[in-house]
Amino acid sequence: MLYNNMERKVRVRFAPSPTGALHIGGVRTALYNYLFARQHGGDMLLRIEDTDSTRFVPGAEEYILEALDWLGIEIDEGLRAAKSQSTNGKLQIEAVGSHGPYRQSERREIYHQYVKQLLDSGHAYIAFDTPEELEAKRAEIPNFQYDARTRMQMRNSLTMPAEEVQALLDKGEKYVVRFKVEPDEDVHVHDLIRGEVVINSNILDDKVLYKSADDLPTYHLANIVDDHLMEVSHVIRGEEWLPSAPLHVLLYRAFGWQDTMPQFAHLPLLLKPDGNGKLSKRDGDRLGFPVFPLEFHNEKDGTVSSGYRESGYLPEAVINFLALLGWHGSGDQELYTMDELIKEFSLDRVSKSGAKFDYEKGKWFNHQYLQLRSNEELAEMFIPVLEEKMSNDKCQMANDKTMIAKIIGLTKDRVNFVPELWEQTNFFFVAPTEYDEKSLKKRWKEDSPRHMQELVALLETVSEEDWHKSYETTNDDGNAVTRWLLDDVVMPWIAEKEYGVGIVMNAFRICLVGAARGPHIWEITNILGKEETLRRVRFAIEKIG
RNA sequence: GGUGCUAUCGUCUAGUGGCCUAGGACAACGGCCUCUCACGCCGUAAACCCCGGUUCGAGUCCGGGUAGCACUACCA
Repeated sequence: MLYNNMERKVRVRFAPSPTGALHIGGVRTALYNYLFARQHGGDMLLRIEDTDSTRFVPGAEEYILEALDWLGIEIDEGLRAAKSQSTNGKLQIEAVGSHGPYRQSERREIYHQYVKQLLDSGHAYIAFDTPEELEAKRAEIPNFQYDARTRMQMRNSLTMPAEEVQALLDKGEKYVVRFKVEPDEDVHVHDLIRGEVVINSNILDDKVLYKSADDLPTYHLANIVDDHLMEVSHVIRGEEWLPSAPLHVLLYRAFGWQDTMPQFAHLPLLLKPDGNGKLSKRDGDRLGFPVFPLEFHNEKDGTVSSGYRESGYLPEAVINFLALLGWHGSGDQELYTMDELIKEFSLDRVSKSGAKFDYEKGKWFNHQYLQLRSNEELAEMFIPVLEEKMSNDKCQMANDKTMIAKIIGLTKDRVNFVPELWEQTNFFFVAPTEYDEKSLKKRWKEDSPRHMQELVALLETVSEEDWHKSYETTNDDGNAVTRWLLDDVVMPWIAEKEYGVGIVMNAFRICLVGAARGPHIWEITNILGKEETLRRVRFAIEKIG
């Protein structure tokens, strides 16, 4: 193993295939690549691996780029979301860099020459076995593998006379090019996360490198050729690739590129939250959480997959959450900005074992980052939710962004997601007409209607101006607190009548909110205003009795 | 079946031979705060897969089991 990369510029790539929405595990792979690149002042490339023409899904490419863009994973070279988007709202893709094209389906000519090189050097051969023949062979021989032991029994250029091969080729017979794996060799792969991994070449099969049917290479060939041509220094990818890493090493060698072969790092997998196994789309549906960054409408199979963005997640929360699933800093820090991650990230602090997807912790991360956003920003995000909820029940307040921001300021600390704000704030926008059974039972006493009558009478004496007044004071512990003028009006009255603060205030709260919940009562009356507050109390007295 | 990878609280993890009567976070539970519900704060419970070996000393190193996962396509 040569340690040749110390002098080389760090260049990493994220190379998804456009077969659907980008899985959250793929997002994490992209993230780790990005963090590694940024930390080393290197380049982050994006290449589309669309060598399987049958699995292409329209829109997947745009989806991938939009998802990375949303998350703040920036692409230096290759395909990326263009900065200036067109007016029709559709994502514009731009290609940057001098190593293009960056879609494998557009690199056919390039692969031809390398397939030829392998054929000429005897590292590969042409095979005519049809899929049906191979299938029959597998049925016939258990554990059949196309390799040194079996290749001489198959229909290929190793077993057929050259003229016959040529004749078949001339006839336009479909064929594939297979890599000729030499048997009985221990292949060493140096993995940055796992150390030395040794696999004997006997268990490797003669992988298909190129198929004439669609004139495209397979992943294995395209990946090696592109990484070489694009001067990739480190291949950071999922653990599912570890078993084929020795094959890749053999390919680099067959091309004579072993001196510039990238270093490998195989990341642990993201597992299902319950049970075992790789996290899949089905787990998300089953357990009720997104497995994709963005919502995706699959044109091919008509399915719709929910996304983190649409579920109210903030990109910085998704990043932080994902970063810690399989990686941990040197201290106890859990909250990281992207810049901090770039500074702290290190491949040798990546875990070796798979990480169960802990959706509950994801919520907590979102809660943390939600608190950091300004009320105005959150209002911007909340307005669409509000509009949907209020579609046939318009309210003056719903159009007042300043007011919405203020309301959010009172309630954001109790939610994990922007859409949840509705459950916490709905009574500000829509007066209650129903009252929560449990709250009523516990907090609405026999005397409550009378208390409320008296309270209305008392509050009517407060001027519109005083209604909204508050001042700073200190509590018994000497801490600065905000006290509302209404406190000075209501509390002495309760004390004088010996009603009990809890009894009166909770009944009052039920009138305004419809249940025993919500922010401090004077914050509510301040927002509702004198007229609306009194209206609600009168209505409640009438309704509840 | 074969090959490889992995193995610390329910979950994410710290731990690189003595600082470990194993630390942090999420979740759970309890308390405080309080007009309510939350938030917040404080606290409780909770783990080194098993068996050997090396060593004065092992969660940490080695071997063997076991278990889980991944791969085993003309998919990536």
